[in-house]
Amino acid sequence: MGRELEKTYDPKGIEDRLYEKWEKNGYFRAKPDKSKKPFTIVMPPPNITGQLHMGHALDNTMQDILIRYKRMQGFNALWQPGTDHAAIATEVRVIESLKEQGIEKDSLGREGFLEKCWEWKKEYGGRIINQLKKMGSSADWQRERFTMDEGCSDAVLDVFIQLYEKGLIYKGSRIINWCPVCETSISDAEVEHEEQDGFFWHINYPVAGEEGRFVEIATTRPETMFGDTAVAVNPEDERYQDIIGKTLKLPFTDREIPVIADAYVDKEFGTGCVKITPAHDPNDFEVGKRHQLEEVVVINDNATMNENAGKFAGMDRYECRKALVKELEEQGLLVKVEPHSHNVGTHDRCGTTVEPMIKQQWFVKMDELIKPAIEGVKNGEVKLLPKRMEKTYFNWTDNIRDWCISRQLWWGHRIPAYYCEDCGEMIVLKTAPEKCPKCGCTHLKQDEDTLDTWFSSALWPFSTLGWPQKTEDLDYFYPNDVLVTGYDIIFFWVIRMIFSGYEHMGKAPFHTVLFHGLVRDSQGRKMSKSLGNGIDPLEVIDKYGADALRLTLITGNAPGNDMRFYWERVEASRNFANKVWNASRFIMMNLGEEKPYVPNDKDLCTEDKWILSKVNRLAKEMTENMDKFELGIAVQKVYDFIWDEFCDWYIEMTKRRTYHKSENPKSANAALYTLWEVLTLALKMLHPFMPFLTEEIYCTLHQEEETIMLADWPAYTEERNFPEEEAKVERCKELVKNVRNRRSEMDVPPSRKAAVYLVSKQAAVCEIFESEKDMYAGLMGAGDVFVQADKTGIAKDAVSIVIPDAVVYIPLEDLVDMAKERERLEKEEARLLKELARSQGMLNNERFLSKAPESKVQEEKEKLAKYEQMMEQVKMQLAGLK
RNA sequence: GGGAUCUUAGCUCAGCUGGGAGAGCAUCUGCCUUACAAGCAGAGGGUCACAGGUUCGAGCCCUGUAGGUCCCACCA
Repeated sequence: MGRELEKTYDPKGIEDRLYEKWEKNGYFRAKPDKSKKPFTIVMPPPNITGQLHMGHALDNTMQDILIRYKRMQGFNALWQPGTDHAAIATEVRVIESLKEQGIEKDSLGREGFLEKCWEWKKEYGGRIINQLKKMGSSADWQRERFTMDEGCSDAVLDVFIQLYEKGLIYKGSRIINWCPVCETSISDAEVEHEEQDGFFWHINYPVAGEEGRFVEIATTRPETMFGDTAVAVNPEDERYQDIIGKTLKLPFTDREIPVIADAYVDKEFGTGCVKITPAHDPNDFEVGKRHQLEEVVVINDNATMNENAGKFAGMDRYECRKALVKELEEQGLLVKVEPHSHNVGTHDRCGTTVEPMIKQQWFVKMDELIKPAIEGVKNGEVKLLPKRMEKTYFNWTDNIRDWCISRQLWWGHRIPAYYCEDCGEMIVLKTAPEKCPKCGCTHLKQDEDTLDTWFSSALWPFSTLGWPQKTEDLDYFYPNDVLVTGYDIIFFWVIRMIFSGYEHMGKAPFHTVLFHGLVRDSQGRKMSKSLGNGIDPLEVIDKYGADALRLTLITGNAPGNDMRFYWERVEASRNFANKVWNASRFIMMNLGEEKPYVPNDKDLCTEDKWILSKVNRLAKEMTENMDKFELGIAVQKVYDFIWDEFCDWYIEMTKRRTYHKSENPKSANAALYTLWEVLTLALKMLHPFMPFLTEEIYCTLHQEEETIMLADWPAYTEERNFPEEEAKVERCKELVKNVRNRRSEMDVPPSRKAAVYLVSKQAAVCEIFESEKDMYAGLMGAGDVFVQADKTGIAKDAVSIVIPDAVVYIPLEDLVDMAKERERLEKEEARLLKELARSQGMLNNERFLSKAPESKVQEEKEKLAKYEQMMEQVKMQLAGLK
């Protein structure tokens, strides 16, 4: 098989074929090996209900880039994948699908329902994994885990027991956030606050025993009044001193409630009188505790009113509100209604307004657990990138509250607590006890609740490696190195992993957290199902290939910043893929079936050394930026190198040599060798970003190689640093650009190969231009090139261009407009004048001379000399025109 | 209410520790030059939001102002 490539790069077919090869050959596998250093990333487990979206695409691309990079550097790179059971999302999904079949969840019973969940998981849980593979993700799929698999579940139980025994998990009756649609408690982190327009209802509560006297309270949730057990005023409020201690008649009930004084009340806000509903408001709950108030629950789990609401019982909370307000109005107790916008807590999964409720729930005591997690970030054991994320982190940790971990769901890890139905004893044990240790009976019942999904994901960095077993994997791959995730789950997940790592492993789970932002639509809006503005990564892959998508997501993006998605950008990425493809195709066409041999140093041309020097420095800069996690900068560098330096300059420079191989076989070989070598290095550096494209080309170019994935990452070497050759080529590039520019401005047709005369008094400069003719002459579109020390033989009205250390003349008599020439020279003169003024200004400034670093001063002096010399030339040219 | 962040070319964004403003796309002008028209060559376009300050020197550091975005927060 020869080295042939199609005319355009078509990722279809290639990607699937290569991915299959990689997986089959086990390139993604990572096993403990003491002779190699590990590098570990644990994949944020996507929900089994999930479908690949741009967020996953970005997240996984970044991880894959880091993993591939480290793997090439010789690390034993483990990318640990898996999926999350996503309690609420899955339960809701399964309930829905059951409903479609006319089945109610409850009719199945707990066991039956769980069976359905597992079936669902079996059918759909792997979907997103297959989609991640389409991205080119090189995770070790054979290690795929699931938060509810045996090992992870074991870890969850172990942690629960450990924390319970240390007194860090407790069961308590507290006010929690209740979602009436999902009918479960949720943690504070799962509540989203949104500003909503509502009303402020002012209601009169009659003072008991004082006919005609009222206390006016203001509330946004009148329906909770059935749960009022007091009205509070500020103890300093003069207006209400005389009623503190009196009782009020609670409308619609026969209850009387006291007026209490509590500093929590703001005198300035509302009427200064607050109804206190301890069972349905977190603040009131606290007030209630301080004043030993009764807690009257008035709302059911499904947000209907309970029997305490009297005749409103059975109504939905909002229906009740409406009806209640109407009746208050009829009874003359409604003083006024004011529009009022306020913050309402909603459930982040379903958007339902949460209802604060008092419930028996399980909590994790946070104040002690969080300490090492705070310390670890403070002292740099865990770095958050970008650093500003630390503020967000500390904002949460400093105000940490106990974590409500119990959920009234069936799908999840069931809480390992058992209750004796005879004596009421609670036993917390990993496996169900046979009999009650207190009374000896066997009537034991397990707690009905399951754990918050994040309880298991918090353990992900070590549960996936086998903990609580002492495994070789755990010993070798823990702690992980980097965590890559969106800043939106810093509270849910990142913090909880960090304190769990410290608590259970004694070490932070990773040393670096690399945050990325959101992928937004072209108008900057969040991509969402409801807006219908989401772009399916699979569609992008289908149209442009995974590499184009990956490049698009990484280019021009700094850590932690949001980005916008444009199809045009994908197109640009696809174009780059095609560029690389065609450059490679060209090189292979020139190589034929042969492999170039390593040339002698003397056979290498200036431009060969120049590009070798450039690619050598690229390796250094790429490595530096990869190590700083500046993936956007890194990829920009390899992109620019390949397109600008390599394709637009170097390949063009070599054409003369490779087309006429027989003229100078050694030089031709040197060019081919350099092309081959530089392309190889560039492909390696591009590989983490565009794995498919680079693999396909690499394996065609190097038929003896199996894969680029395990090739060595290029390293900087002093042997390939050629500053002199670089300077020479840069000088020639300047020359070429000037000539091209001039010809273009004068509309010289490309077909016209005018001669070019280079005049310089400096022998060294002449020497360069003379010896490098072959390199640059073709690029200028010029005919013969003459290098000389004076103007001998140059037509008087030739066009001139002043460049540093030389003047270029092009005889284009028929096209020359003398007036325009003068204008051009005057413009150049003006430009130089400005440059001279700037440069002289700086060098005349003594403070600059004394305070600026020596190198800067020297640099400026050189510039000045250059401009002075050029100015002189321009003046001479002008004089010649007159 | 607290905090973060952004404001750079027509659009979307880079610009690392302060030392002469960049890319992609779009626009304009030439080119089917034997790898690539998904391309090549060239061009135009920016008081780096505003006002102060520090500095020999500020897009970059400090303070303030205006506008946008986001996060957190128990004012009923």
